[in-house]
Amino acid sequence: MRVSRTQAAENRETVINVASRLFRERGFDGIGLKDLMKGAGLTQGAFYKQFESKDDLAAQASRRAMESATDKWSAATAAANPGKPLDGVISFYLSMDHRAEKMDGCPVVALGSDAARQGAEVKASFEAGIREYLEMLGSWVGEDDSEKAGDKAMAVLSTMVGAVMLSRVVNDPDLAQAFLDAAANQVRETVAI
Amino acid sequence: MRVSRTQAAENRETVINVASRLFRERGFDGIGLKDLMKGAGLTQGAFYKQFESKDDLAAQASRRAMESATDKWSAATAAANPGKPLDGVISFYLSMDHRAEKMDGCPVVALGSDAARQGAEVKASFEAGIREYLEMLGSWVGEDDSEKAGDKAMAVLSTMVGAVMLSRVVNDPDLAQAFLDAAANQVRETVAI
DNA sequence: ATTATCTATAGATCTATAGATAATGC
DNA sequence: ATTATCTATAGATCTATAGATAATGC
Repeated sequence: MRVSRTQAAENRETVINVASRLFRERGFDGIGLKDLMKGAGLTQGAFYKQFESKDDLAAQASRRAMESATDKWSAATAAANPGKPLDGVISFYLSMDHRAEKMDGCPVVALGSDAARQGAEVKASFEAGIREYLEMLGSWVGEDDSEKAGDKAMAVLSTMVGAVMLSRVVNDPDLAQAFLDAAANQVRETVAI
Repeated sequence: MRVSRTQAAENRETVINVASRLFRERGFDGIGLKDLMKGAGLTQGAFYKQFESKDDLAAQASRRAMESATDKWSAATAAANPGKPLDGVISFYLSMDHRAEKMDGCPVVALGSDAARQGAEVKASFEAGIREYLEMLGSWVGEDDSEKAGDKAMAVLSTMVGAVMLSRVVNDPDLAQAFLDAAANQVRETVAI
């Protein structure tokens, strides 16, 4: 029954990865430890040798989810039209695909309301990821003054997060699309100014 | 034990009002029917004569919460500097007080991530409230072209929702304040253009 | 006679722990 | 000898239902 240390470490990583996806899909309270561990091919009993508590896993999974999100931004930028790094991000972030894909999408949108009710560890995970977002955006907004760049980055991130959130809580797909389009235009204008 | 029809109707309203606040504070999954009914001075057993299911209450409470939010916007506008109706809304919506007051704050921020996982009835409640927000914003953004006004309204609402959401998921109060300030400036610029 | 609310409970599920097991690591 | 994982379970809580009660409404 016992596995090697490296296998145990791999198992831990798998649990965190699975949780980072399932929490985004169902919320921290929407999935139990039994199903989370099952998703990693283990049983519930193995959980507490790996994590202190469900809250502990929530913090680890939130960090992992944010890392995965910022990695996606980096990749999208690298693949985008050179000189227009933000366009690559806009085209997937403000899309109907992103609206539909909670599990692989931005954790701030998928879990933001839940995270606001969690403890400082979960919020620290989100804060670290958000600072990553801001750093990237700040370098793309085309401002010499770094304070102004930071302000623009925060405004742009707010607009993007809010638009996807709003697109998800309405039934009407046309309204959802309109939020995403309006946000994309707003963001492009802000960066261009 | 039995009460009059009018009393029963009042009880139902009380349950919806209590739920609209407690759901915002703890999430749909974060509070049980027992505590919800207790908040209205009743016991759990009385619940199912008033509502079909917890999901049913979630839809009713979401609608009530959105109505209360749009009422607040109307009141803030009426009290604001004439000619600058949006300023009244900005000053309370994009504030640290709003960040701290989940129970009485905007339902989209407090429950948006949760609502995205709910059924069509809950989303319909949110959609109705969001259309109210948009109608007000559309009349304030100072655009002759009504399509452009609608786009601006959606961008402004996205920015406001996103900023409060982001301010709540970070621990650092300075960063939270910066999100709110950056959003306020962005919104004022968008309206002025 | 009807019914809004109460107490009580069924049945499921949740987090966390206990003890057994079998393979690792020394 | 240690320990990662397993099965089993404690104890709490959750939604929903059943049956009793007492006041309303006809």
